[in-house]
Amino acid sequence: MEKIDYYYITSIQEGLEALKSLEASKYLYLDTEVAVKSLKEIDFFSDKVRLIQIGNEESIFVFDMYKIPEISSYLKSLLEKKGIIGHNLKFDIKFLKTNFNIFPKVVFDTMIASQVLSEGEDERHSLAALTYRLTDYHIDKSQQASAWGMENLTKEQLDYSANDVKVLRDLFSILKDKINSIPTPHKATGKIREVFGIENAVIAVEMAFLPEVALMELVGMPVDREILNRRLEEAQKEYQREYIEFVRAYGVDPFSPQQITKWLTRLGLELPKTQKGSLSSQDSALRKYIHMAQIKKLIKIRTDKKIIDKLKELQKYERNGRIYSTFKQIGAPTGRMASMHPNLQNIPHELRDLFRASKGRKLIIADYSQIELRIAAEYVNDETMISAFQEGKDLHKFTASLLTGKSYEDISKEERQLAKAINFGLIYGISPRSLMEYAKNNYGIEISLKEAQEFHQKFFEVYTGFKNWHEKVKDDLKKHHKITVITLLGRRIKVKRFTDAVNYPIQGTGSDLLKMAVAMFGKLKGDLDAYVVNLVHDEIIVEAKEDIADNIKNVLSASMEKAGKILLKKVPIAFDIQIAESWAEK
DNA sequence: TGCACCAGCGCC
DNA sequence: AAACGGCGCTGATGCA
Repeated sequence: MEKIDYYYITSIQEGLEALKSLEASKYLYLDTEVAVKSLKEIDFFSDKVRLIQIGNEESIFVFDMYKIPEISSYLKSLLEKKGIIGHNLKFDIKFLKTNFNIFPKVVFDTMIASQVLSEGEDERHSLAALTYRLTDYHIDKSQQASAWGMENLTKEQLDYSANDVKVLRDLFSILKDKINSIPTPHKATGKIREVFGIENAVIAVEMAFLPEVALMELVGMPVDREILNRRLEEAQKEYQREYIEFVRAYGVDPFSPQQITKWLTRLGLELPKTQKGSLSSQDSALRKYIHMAQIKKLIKIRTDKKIIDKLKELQKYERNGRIYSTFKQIGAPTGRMASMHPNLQNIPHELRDLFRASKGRKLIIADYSQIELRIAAEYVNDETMISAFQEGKDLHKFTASLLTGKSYEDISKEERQLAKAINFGLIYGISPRSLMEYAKNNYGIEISLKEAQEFHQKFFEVYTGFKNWHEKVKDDLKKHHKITVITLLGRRIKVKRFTDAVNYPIQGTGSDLLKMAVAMFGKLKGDLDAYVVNLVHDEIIVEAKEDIADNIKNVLSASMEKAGKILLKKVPIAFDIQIAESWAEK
């Protein structure tokens, strides 16, 4: 490890002097060390922050919060008014908030920056990996899991803690140069640009969004524990009956792929090859045979098991009527988030009534409607589709009328359903054969391969913007092994496959939009008693004190509208929003 | 027994 | 030639 100078601060006197010398800096480098009780399960509410390391370009100070806890109120005013640079700041922010009620909002996170810069490629973004990749030296993480709770820390521990801050200087400078050399359709505005000199809008949005994620994780999603427990008990009773009956009746385990495959063959059913990524999974293939009693039972038993698994998962993480999930801010190459421990982004609809606002509060539930179609229309600049949206048409009915030649008013329910499958499928490069399967399995519409081919052809005749786009992408991929696609905000993603090339920029723009809306909401609402409690790709759930629910609804609407107007210039955005007691009321 | 992999399925 | 994509959780399966 490189030799490094720093000041270990153990008295208030020293602390105040240190703070004075940091006062002139626009931004500060920060890291914390926490005395965790269990390495496996870090507890943001009860684990204690031992050290807070703060530096600027000249100095690094290591504050020992066990020895001088009173310094925290001075740190608060400093850290909340400066820009804060760190690595994986969600972690530090959560601990600063729970331990000292310190909540920095103007941040630059080197991990998030690195993730954005990697453009969807699978790379490591730990502080060690990043330092290794971008600078001349290595850092030693051997002290990371050392005993940060002991009375006197070792020199190795203090050196280590200071060094983690020191490397941030180089990382920030290198990352910033890389970021500012990227061409971008949108320029950053606001604090992130002012304080850190960041010009890229994607980075600025991610950084503005980060504290909102930290806060969301700390607040947790409200759940009714009594109903949760009761529902699990009931579901288990019924499931056990079903399971025993199924095995007795058919002599196979409904969860053994091998046994079920044999069983289906005995029943004389056609089933697709179970290769990974093949066109139809067993599930969608099975739905074809839903009319058969045995298949109905198989599907029911699998669905019920799913519900039980989810209830158990929720029960495991419930604490005092709230569920504390962990979100990966950039969970997918498209920029979408991911949620885990538990996953709050795949809660079955039939369990959403478990999530209820706590006493004296309301949920405000909002989701963008048909957002990917709207984004796609704007993205490929398809005049026909854009006009339809501008005229407020139901796009599925509109497509149906274009494909069938019937008038818009005369479109039947079934025709609309088919058009819905076509709209979703064809935009993203589905083949006629898959379209046929897709329509049958997901929308219950039977069409022949020939019909599917005709719809496919007609679709691209009508929506020429999409035709041109697909051709351009195919062409680019013929010339290059790998191409970079760019979302409307300017997020760049490397892709090799055609389907990815047409999917990612649309899904990615959707994630840009949601993150921007949430960041704006956080800023607009100020100190009001309302908090985002869950985010599901195009949906925002806020919990607010009852008496301000109406106001919060307006603030959220304004944020979603504003974000939409920035990204979509031609296509109007639309969203549903309402005040509710439970998540089921949507 | 533990691990890696995948199938299956919930959500968008 | 054919292809919609993304995520996480559980449990079967196969191997060491």
